[in-house]
Amino acid sequence: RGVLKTPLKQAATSHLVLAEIQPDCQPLTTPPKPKEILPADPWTPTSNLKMLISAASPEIRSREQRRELSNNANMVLQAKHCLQEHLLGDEYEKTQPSRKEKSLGLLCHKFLARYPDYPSTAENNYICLDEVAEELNVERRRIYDILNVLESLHMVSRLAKNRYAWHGRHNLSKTLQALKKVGEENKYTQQIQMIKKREYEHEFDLDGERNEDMARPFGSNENSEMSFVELPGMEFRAASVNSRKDKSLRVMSQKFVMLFLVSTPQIVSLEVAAKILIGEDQLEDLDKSKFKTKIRRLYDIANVLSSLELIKKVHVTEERGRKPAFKWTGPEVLPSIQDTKLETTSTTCPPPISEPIPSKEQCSKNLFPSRGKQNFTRHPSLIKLVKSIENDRRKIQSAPTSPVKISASTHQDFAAFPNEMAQLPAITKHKLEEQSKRANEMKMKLSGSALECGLSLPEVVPKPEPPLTAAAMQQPALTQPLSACPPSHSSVSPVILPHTPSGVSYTIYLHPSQAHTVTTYSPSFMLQPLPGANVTGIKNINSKVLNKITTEEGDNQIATDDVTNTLTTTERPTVKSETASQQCLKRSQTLQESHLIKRYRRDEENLDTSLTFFPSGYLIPFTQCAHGNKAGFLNKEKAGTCSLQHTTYSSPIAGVIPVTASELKAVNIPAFHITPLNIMLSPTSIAAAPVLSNSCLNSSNTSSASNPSSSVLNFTLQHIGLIPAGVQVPANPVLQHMVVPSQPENVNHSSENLQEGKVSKNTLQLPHWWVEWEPSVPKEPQEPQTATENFFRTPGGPNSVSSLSANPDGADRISQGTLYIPQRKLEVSED
DNA sequence: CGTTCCCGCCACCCG
DNA sequence: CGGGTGGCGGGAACG
Repeated sequence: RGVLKTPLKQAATSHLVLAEIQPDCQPLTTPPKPKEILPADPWTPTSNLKMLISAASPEIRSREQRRELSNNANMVLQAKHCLQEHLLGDEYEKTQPSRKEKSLGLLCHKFLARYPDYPSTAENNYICLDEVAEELNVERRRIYDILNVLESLHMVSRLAKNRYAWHGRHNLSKTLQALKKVGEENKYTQQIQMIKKREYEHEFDLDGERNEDMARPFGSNENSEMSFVELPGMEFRAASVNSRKDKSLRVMSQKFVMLFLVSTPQIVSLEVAAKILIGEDQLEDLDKSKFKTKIRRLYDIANVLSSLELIKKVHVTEERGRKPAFKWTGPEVLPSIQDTKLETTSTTCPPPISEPIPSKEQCSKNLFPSRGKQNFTRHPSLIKLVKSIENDRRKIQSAPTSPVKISASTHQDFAAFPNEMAQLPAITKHKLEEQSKRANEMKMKLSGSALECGLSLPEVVPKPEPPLTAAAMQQPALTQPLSACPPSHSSVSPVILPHTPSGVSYTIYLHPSQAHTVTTYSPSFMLQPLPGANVTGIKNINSKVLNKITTEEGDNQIATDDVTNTLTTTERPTVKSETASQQCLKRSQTLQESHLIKRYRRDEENLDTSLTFFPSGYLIPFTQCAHGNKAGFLNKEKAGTCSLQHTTYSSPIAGVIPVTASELKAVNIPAFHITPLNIMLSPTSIAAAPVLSNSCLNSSNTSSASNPSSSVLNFTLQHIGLIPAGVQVPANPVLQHMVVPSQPENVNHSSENLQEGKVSKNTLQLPHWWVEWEPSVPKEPQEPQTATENFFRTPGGPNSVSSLSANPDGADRISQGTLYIPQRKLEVSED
């Protein structure tokens, strides 16, 4: 075995230059690759692999791949075709070892195919590095890459040198929860926001003066550094066997995952991720090469995560072209709840609805019922200490030796797969079955736990104590680092784009989460996602067929409703945790924060931000979606589309206008009728779409559809004086270029609650849900109470939204969505 | 050309 | 000192 390992390769690869010069030596370069040497392998590895991949996750796979896999024969042919694609006749040319066939992702697939997702605990699922490497025909180095990220997810654990234990996805849920938690504690959300914001700012001064906004690189995130997140119960082994466990790839992988779990539309762009991961270690200068390296590493990680089907690649289209990004496609991670029993393999019935555990501390305890040690995270401030300790330990307990010898069994394991190539079909099938089974299982779990999830969610728990709220609102000290927005910025990014030449088209950006990649036909007007706004995973199909998308994603209403109702009944009182986690001294303040407080803090921060940057922006909450809450997450799709964050905004000028982004998606404004104006969804609020909003979208779409949007828009525009009262902007794209007098159809269906306020009734139609809203958070005092504000405060039909009771907290509702005026468009598309 | 990322050198660490 | 790990970045393949 060791034979074909390094020696050959090295010889062949001696010098890169040489290799390049002598293409004919290629075969040697890839030693194990028995091109046509292996008669036993009629099928090209390519075809097999392709099938494997395609079959593995039909629903997730891209169309292209699906296209390819129509049938085996076809596939083979195509594979061949591919091979000979640029056929130049040369025999060496049709060598298969195309680069893609050696990709880490593929390798990972092969690797994963060897082990069951949920191995029976009794089994001896050991992994011998050497054997795997050999069987997969790769250098060990590559296996390390895979193992490292698998280890970061605790899907494997190191036993000894050359030996790992396979755990499969048993720990995945716990791990993800832990990661999410840590991610939250690290304020990744804010950091992301930060980065995006800065990016955004840059676009302003690109032509002109070099603003010294870059002064403070990062919001002095002292809390950056963080090492490997462990799962109690596994840590000891890892500790004793792993010398440098806080090493890049593993940690990086975890952080990367955290970013997904924390950010709302669960999409993370490589760029942002890299920046954050770098920025953390040290307030390093924006080193170019370092950045590059980071990206490279992220690709590696992303590849295996993709193989695990935890993420998938997408593209975030921005003004400056499209950037690579990844979207979370893994299981929705519920906030820390005790869920211990989920571990039992096979089809477990939905977990019993346990009592919600409001206390964060409790959650963590339950989550990791480990021995006292339980340190799944190390606070940055303690890292040094920990490190030194680890060093000692390292010296004391020597490292990776190979003590455990369970050879016999191990061998058997591998014996089962003498030639994985030959077995691929079988493996694939097996995988499929397993997966479908798991899928069902997952669904059950989700739906089952969604309830308890929601119940334990602080956000769901309304009625924040006035004092508490107030207090929470005043925590600038805690947030300043990240939220630090030099006042100077406010002038930099006014709503009215200074640099926008007249005659140029303007763009309205909407939150993709709701708007679903809004794009209009109008070349001049488009509804687009925001800059800071996270993007949703929206297929970038025809930017035309928006409604369709929205509709599609608006399913599952029934289930959602169910949950909602349940929640309504079982609503829990807020409980604030105070207990400090003794371990994190310095961090105590933060940790002690209940989620609730955290929310508010964040809200405040966000509010601050948006106010700072978009002073005159209109903030439009999705009141109608008030009933939305996390419990609504019943499936991944939704998760990806909806946000968890609840933020509160108040517009300094006009207060808050509830609106559904989806409804705005089609709004078009004739260029000649508006002055430079943007309506944007605040980056944060954008991320604040409640899960249940889908149902809202659904209903709104089905019935009067996008009418409200036009109403809102009209109102907004009129209020700002951009269009004369009495004039309405059609929501219909087709009419985009015309200004039409108020359309009767635009009258909201729920007009009973309509408030006419100061605006002409012709132009302003208030959806019933507008009325309900009542800010629970003090509005920006600076702005005198305007008619508009009063208007919005108007008490209205309370029962308009049935599920309102589920989330009585006004603040939450406000946060649902916000409108603001941006200047950049984002859009996600699948690869 | 930009993106993706494979390859393998070589620094560590440990026995 | 030899062997396992795995950081790291050149530069090739891909699109």
